[in-house]
Amino acid sequence: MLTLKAITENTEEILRKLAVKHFDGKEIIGKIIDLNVQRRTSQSALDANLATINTLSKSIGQLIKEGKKEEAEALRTQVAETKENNKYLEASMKGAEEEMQNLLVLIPNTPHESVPLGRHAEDNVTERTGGIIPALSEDALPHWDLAKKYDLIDFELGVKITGAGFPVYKGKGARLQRALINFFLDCAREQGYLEIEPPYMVNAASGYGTGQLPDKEGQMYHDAGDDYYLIPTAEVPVTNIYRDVILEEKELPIKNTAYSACFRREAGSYGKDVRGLNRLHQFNKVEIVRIDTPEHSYESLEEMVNYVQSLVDKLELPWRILRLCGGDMSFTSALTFDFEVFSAAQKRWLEVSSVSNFESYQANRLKCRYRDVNKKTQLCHTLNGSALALPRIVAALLENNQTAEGIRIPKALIPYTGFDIID
RNA sequence: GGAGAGAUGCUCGAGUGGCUGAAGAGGCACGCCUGGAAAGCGUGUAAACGACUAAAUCGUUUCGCGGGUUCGAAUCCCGCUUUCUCCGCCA
Repeated sequence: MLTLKAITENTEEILRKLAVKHFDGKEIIGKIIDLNVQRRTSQSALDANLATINTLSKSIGQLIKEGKKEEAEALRTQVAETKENNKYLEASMKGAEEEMQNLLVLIPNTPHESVPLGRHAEDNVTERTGGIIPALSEDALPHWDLAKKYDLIDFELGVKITGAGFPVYKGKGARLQRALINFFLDCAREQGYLEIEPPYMVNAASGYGTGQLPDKEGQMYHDAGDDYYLIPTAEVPVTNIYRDVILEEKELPIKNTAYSACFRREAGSYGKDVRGLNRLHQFNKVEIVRIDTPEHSYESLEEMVNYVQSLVDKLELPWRILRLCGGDMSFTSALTFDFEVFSAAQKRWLEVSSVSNFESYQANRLKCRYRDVNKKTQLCHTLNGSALALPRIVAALLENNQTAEGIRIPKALIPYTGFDIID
């Protein structure tokens, strides 16, 4: 969430920036500012009362020691009176605080200056493109047919075991998953990312930390028995490593990578767009996470984008990078680049990665701070990106590389798969 | 799952109702000493919120978390979380 300081000190600027995300914050920010005043006045009064009580209490102890019982008794009543008033002040302070907090989480992050104006996906700006879109024959098959033909992925079997959106990978299909995961992790490690294997379930505090809760509750699977959530991405457990942590500036930037299975309910999405591997309830993904100083975070973002580009290049897939417009960006992001690869049989672009700088928005909720050279604690900037999500990569690989002899495996991947063709 | 014992600052560790935001030790930082280092000496070493902004200063809160008792709680009581030991179960 945004910091109170920013909201109260740069109100106009914040409002202007929020408008780029088509968010009208005037009313809500007005309320927050009012509540903040209420909170502060209540606290000042309460603090003064508590200070009085503390002093009186010390005197009482002293008087009792000296045997002055009546005087002590008098002070005791005085304390009791002061405390009556405290109940009200405390309620006012806590009430304002809580209400303010509830409003604060409703405000999205402010977009970076470079975010293009626009409402929809069509308004996103293509940064650059690469790779070659293959010319497939007329009878080229979409990946769900290829998966069946070579017995790589069984969607119906997943339905039997669990439900729609939980595919079963088999044979070379399963090995391809394992190969891609290892390939992505190795590449990340070579770039200096520390490999993490996180829990796949998180508690509510972690969900709040990265912003899945309270608003996106319905998108996560929830175990009511223990009140745990299945992670929608490794970003959640990995970023929460740094919740309530004060780092030293020399530790930054922190670079972590993690593979995890990801679970998403995505209720109510059916039809052609979600066919096959296009959208799943469970899928594999390797994530990269960075924690950085505000001064360096955009440099980090660029580095991450270049890194993800190197991955799709190695996989020999046609790609494009989009700079998301204000209307298409996520709630928490300040600047996002989406990677799409072209799936040549479906003849459509598929999103395979989203690389974002959240600036201090997540860090403020997480209380992830660092001590700068002047020993002042400041909020870190957090960034993350998929590197990469597997299903749509697999869709594009299968479709784009289909030949009469079988499906060709890109060179960089062969050491990981142990085979160079699926036939 | 059952029984017992713990949880104190960066770390270890003292502390059973007021003089304890917290002894002592270690670590770390800075300074002195040194040709340089070690040793030694000295100083410092939490966060959040508030008091007009920053610095300084002051106030409040925080000894796992949440409640309670009391004029006053690290210290007493209750609930929860978590760690260790033993038993049970188990990949």
